[in-house]
Amino acid sequence: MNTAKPETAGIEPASPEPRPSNFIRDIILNDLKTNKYNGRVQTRFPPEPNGYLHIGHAKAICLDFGLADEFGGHTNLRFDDTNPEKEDVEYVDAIMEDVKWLGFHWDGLFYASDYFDQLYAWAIQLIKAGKAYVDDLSADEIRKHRGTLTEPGKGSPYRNRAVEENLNLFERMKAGEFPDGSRVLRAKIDMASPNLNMRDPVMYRILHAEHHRTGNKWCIYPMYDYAHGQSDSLEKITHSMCSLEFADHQPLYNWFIQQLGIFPSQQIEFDRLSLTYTMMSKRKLRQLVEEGRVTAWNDPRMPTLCGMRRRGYTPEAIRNFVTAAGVSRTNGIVELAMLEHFVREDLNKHAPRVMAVLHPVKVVLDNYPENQTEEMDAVNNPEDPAAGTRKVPFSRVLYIEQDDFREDPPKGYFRLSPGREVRLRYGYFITCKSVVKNDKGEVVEVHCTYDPATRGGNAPDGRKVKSTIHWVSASHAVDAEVRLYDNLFTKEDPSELEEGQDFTANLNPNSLEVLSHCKLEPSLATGAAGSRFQFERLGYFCVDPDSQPGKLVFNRTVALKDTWAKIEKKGQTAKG
RNA sequence: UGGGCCGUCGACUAAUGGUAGGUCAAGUGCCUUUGGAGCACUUUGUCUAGGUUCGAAUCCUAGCGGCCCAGCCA
Repeated sequence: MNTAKPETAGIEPASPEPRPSNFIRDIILNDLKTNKYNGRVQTRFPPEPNGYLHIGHAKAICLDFGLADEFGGHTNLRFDDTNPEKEDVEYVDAIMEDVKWLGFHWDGLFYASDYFDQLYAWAIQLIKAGKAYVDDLSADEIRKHRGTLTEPGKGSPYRNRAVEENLNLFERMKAGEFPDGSRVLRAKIDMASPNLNMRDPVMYRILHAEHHRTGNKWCIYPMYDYAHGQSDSLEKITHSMCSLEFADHQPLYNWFIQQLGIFPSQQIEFDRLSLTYTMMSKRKLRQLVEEGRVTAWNDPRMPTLCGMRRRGYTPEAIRNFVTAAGVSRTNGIVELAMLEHFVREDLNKHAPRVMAVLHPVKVVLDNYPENQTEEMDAVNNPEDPAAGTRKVPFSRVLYIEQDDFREDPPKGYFRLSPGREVRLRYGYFITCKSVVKNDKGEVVEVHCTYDPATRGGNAPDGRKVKSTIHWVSASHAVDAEVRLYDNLFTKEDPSELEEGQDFTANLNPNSLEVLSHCKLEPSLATGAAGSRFQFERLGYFCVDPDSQPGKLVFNRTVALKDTWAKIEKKGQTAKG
């Protein structure tokens, strides 16, 4: 990235830790060995600023920046801004923020629009060489002349215009003499090519649109194919990674570079990242936002980087996931469970533990003195001794999780039930003596006795207890709203549709569940937006930006693995 | 249907003509003041058919299956 590493620049990987081999690294290794680019590795990440970055882009980012970094190379951030009708500064700012958040730093910051003058000069050069011409055909006529997958195309009647006429017309296109769509500049290649991209592709179209960077300087804009390879070449990109659907464009990418005789960047295609229960199309994500199916681009259910950030995912987790998922040329779908694994793995190491009750039910310790409060010592993170301990207030009336009490416990259920003794984490052993129910027969209070000899959670007589449950002192608890998220889609592949349906039919109606009046230990009363915690036995949660002092809002990032839920589910399916 | 790309455990991915391995998931056990975490173990795979070779996931041929391309989008 920014700093060259002389001691590692060269063939040896910059990092000693083993990374999974992949075919792109092999190509780079080989290019280094043959000295194809004098030992240079220069990559670029080229987003179009027409939307927000998602986890699929994270894969490209990790590849572009990660591979260059590994070999002491450099990476540019280049905005592919050749279509002013769809692009906006709002997106360039968001993209830069997301790249930085993911943990990467670009060397050069460029825009394809920086090269508009050079691209124009090169177009003139191609016209003069008889390799490009102005076509007066309409878009519709061009499509008809292009032929089909099985039939060759036909040449435009304007294909053999004189160089002088082409020059004149192209200059007047630039000068704004013609309306949108009236003419284009085309490369003269081969109308019979089996690769449709080579059937005289359009290089420039007329677009009287204001560009977010060049303003009204231009009314003709280069197409992707005419801009991308030359942009790479100008930046001396050695390895230009892009997704598989551009493989058919590679002959054209190379054609422009060869005709112009400029630095030969090489394009390498890899497979996009797909995730189960997730939709990665920018167009469809935009639709979800615009139709209000989610609250915004950064809705925590979105696969966008800003959504995942708000959800509490860490950059480290995303990077580890992307690396583990690997890169190849096959079209596969990675299981969401794998992403969640890496999120848990990172949060387990770093998130402070805390106690919170999401579905509270009252526990009254009948033999505990009224108005007494004790401060119990609690470990902040068993994975990290340096995280220290904290004090948690304990008193006669507590909240525990509804799930942690069963009046009629099923087989294998170890938690509280009438007559049973359990441990309150960092508290005391308690034994359930009776319950109080409301008119509807629901348990509203569980009455227990505590054993004063078990303070802190250990019995001096050595007796064991099958279960430890979490709790919050009722009089000390702070209230919070907690937002639980589930998959945005109900199908592994959301594009799998019945007749006449559109993808929104696969939206999960229960992807968001909002809980109010959850009870949190008081240490949570203050916490900056983005702060991440493990709510013991429940999952990882973070403070949402909507949170305010006195009006706390938490997001569930991901639940903890729940062995009991699995056992219980298996029992149910076994029954019927 | 022309062209391009691709087929390895349930998922993802290694093995670069020489022991089919790793991660996730699933399962079993151990451990545990989180039914968390951790640890140990286990199950499951080279699309098919031919060929080359002492030896093929790998090379060749033919099938079969999947993805991409007919924007003045990227």
